[in-house]
Amino acid sequence: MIKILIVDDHPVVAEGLRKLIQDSKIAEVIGVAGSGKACMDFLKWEKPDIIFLDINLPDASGLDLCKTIKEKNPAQKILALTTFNERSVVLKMMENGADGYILKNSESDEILEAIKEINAGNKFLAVEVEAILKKKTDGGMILTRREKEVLNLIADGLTNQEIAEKLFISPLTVDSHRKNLITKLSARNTASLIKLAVEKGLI
Amino acid sequence: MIKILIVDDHPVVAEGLRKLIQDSKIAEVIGVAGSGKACMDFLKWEKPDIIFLDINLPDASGLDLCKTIKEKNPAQKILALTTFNERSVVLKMMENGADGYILKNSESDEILEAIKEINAGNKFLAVEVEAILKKKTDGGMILTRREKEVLNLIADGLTNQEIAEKLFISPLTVDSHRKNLITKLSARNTASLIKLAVEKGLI
DNA sequence: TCAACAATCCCTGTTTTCGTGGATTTTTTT
DNA sequence: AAAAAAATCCACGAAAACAGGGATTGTTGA
Repeated sequence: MIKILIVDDHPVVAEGLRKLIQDSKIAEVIGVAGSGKACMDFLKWEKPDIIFLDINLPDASGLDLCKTIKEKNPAQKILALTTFNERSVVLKMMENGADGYILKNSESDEILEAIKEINAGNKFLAVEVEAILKKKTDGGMILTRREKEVLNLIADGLTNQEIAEKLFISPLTVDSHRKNLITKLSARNTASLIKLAVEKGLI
Repeated sequence: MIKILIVDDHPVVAEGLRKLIQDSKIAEVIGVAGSGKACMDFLKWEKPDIIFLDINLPDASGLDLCKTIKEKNPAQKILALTTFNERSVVLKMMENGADGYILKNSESDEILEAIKEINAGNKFLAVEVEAILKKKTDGGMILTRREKEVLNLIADGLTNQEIAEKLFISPLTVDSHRKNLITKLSARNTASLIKLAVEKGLI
């Protein structure tokens, strides 16, 4: 029997997972933790084969938790399970050593398959997640590192001058970035730039 | 027995809910729909007492779905169940006629209590949701009709001049409204005004 | 290696917004 | 009917953003 620890602060989700796993007969749930701390406490005494890890936890980011766990015990298998399928999040999670990534709207079969694959030492990505990773577009909008930085400062109400001081660059450069942002998002001016950026989840 | 329909595209969540409800003995799940369409189809033939409605559905927004269902049958009880606890979303959901709003990280007890209350004809809000609603009502930062109008046009990238033409008023008046908006929302300038407005659900 | 891109900086002039003051007339609310 | 709030309008100067160019470094990917 594959031993599983569920780390999720949503009782409903945890319960659903437990039932799904229990019914499958291929694995058993040996514990449920509702926070990062509870998870770490649990790991002091028990050794699950696979950890189902949610990314949105009340006290810690699943991203960091994953890294921490893997540093202490690189052999520990971790399966990320979230509602988000944003490219950046998935990438970071895999960078931090996760063995698999599935979504909460994955079918039961897919979740069970993930358990088997990961237990066998393989990596597993939900089909949807793979699709997201393949298309580079990142939601259609590709802003550079600097542009995102400037965009957020603009949204906070800083002027070109203030942003320049903060980033140790010329106000003229900041202005260039602003213009490029407006062009890239097809905005009419800064006001609509911010609205569009929020709509596209860039802020 | 209270008859319940679950509308959620996450099999895990739906399964968890079903188990929770089934175990409680106070209600029974008579169906699960994974999309807005499936939900509407189901309602043609069956009549649940309460609908558990997720907001993020693959084919439709739970917000719109809620409105549609209520229009066809105002007596239908609807309980919104999501991960989001953003003020604007909650408000809009309640405006659209939802009878309750709970979060996926609500405890089992709270969910069962919601079922009982709603079945008795009352409204029910999860404690967390109530807290969110109360916190931001205090500001008294209610915008006037005209201010909202101007705010939206600013967000669309129109200048004072353009807005003035559209509303048949003087650009100076528009400017006054803009200044008042900036003051009311404690923004530093138009850019941050838009960000704050979106955050507070005013746009 | 070499083209594409990112990041940087600059110019000139125009338009728009911001700050700080007002004031008057309609609507609502009490 | 009186008080409060909303909507309208204005002036003036300073600050900031916008438009539409151009140019130079690095970095990076095919």
